[in-house]
Amino acid sequence: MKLTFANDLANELKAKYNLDELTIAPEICPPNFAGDLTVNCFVLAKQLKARNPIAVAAEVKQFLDGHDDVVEAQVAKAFVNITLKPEALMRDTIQNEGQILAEAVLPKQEQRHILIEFSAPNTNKPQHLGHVRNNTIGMATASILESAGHQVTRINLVNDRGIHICKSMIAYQRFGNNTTPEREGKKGDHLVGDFYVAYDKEYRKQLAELRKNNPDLADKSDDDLFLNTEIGRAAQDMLIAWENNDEDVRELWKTMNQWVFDGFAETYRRMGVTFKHTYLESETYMLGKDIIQDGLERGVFKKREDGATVIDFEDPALGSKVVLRSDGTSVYVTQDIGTTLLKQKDYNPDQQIWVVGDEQIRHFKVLFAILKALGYEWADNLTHMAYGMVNLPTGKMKSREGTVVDADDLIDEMEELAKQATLEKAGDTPPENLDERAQTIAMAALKFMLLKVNPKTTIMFDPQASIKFEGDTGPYVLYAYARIASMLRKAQDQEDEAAPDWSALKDDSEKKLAIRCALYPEMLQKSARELDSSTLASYLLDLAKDFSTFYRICPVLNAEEPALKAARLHLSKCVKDILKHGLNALTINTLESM
RNA sequence: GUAUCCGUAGCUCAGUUGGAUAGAGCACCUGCCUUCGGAGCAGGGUGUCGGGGGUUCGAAUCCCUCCGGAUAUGCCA
Repeated sequence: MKLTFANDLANELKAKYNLDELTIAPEICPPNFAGDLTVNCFVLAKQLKARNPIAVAAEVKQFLDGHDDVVEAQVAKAFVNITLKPEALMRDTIQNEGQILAEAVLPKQEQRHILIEFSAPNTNKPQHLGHVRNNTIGMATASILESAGHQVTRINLVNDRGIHICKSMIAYQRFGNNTTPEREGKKGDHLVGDFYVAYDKEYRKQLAELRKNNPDLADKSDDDLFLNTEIGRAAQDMLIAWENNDEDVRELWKTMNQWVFDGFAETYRRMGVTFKHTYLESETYMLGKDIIQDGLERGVFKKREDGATVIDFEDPALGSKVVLRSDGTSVYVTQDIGTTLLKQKDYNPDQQIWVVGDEQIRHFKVLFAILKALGYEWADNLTHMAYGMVNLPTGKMKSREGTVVDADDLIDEMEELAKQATLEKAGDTPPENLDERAQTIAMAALKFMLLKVNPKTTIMFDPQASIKFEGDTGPYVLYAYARIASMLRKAQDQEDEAAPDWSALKDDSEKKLAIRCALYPEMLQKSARELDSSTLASYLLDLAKDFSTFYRICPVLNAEEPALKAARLHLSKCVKDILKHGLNALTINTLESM
């Protein structure tokens, strides 16, 4: 917010206290105090290295009392509450059309190229609510960064190989009767997921039998006994056959993976998820080994007595990490070293971001530390955006146990609810494009629910409570937008043009709304800087609420004077533009009417 | 065991580089559709900010400690 009085005050104090730098960032005045804006002199006194904040407040008041823009400056403790002339407040906030959105973009020299990787699904099962959170956060973060002025490259890395895929394949061979998604009338990812569950069921059965026949194995974990079961060995054998390019195995793998990819494409389409490029793990999993070899020669890694290649960190918190098994094969982190280098080579970004669950915090610390030890100067610009899990009232989601909220089902359900709600509100005449509207509203509700919470927070999703269209929701913000759109449409038909009278916007609700609008650039920037969509989402809710309050108190189309009407229309238009910009930054589409 | 994160209203969550009387939404209650869209607005009650100690003019926020929870601590991914 560029407020003239704050700038003048800063210059005055800089001269008086002989300072080069001084930032005065007035806040919205709390409701219980009279004023538009507040200067906090506790904070100011620290910058001035002044002992007494109360005395600074008196100084501030004295200066502001003589300022042209100020109607009144009241001191309360070390706070100075300021009432501005409406015309001054509007001049500094909303008067210049387009200025706020222009200021939301970072200056050129601070713009960077950021590569963001997210989604990263496995191809053995359909996506669930956890993936929905990942996809939503990934897309929104990318979009927020772009809206703030950065160049962003969206990347997916699909785990299309490995033991889990073999499990689905084994189950398909045994129980599938050569069926297909077409024959079952089912999305391919769901069909493959069914076989993953079928595999687990058979595995449990064999485990139980094994334990019954061998009481001495009782203290072994399920994982320990994997290769002791027939079906476990079968999956393992299939993985080896896959690695040896066995023709039949590869053929089945291709077929089933394609089913899953087709299913994912549909889910992504509905969510509006897109990528510049999708890496396939089957094509990258062998990367990284040569770098380990190179690092071994340079002494970054060493051979341990047991034959494993390891890195010993100086930081005891990181300890020691195996990077190649004693048989010379790669581990997870080795592949990630390879793909990180690949992405760096392919796109040469200033920063790489991974949207990956917080359970992998340590993994990424180790990965980044290894890359740093290898001497890559860009290793300092790698960010693990760790987001929290989604839990259900019944506990954690587990695909194998079928205790998941399926992504497609959830979206279906949301759209149905949105449709019902739309019909209910519409009254006698059902709106055109009902399905399209319902889709937009449904996705707004779903995405906003996920984005208004700080990504780091572990969240609880209650399917019974489902998703609301009232209160602090996406549809609430959409509704405020649609009301403004409706109002502006009507205004176009009325031809009583007048120059806006800014001095007439005297009501607290008008001033507060204008200030809120002017806060947008810093809110968007904060959201981008902190990789936190909730900052922006909360702001948009506040803006929509402030508009609703203003809308009740201040007639716009029916304003007493044409000049007042013009000013209020301008203010409303400003709110509309910001809502659209902000919602789009959250990857939420707007509706001109709903 | 150790490390990291978390514990705020009945519920879901904001607020945490220390600042005014700790905020929203849901739920519950009361009003408001013959004036711009009631998916809305206005009002009502709710708190040992997990407990205890410390630093400070000032602590939900920083430090210590205890309690409770999650995650990690693989030659799994």
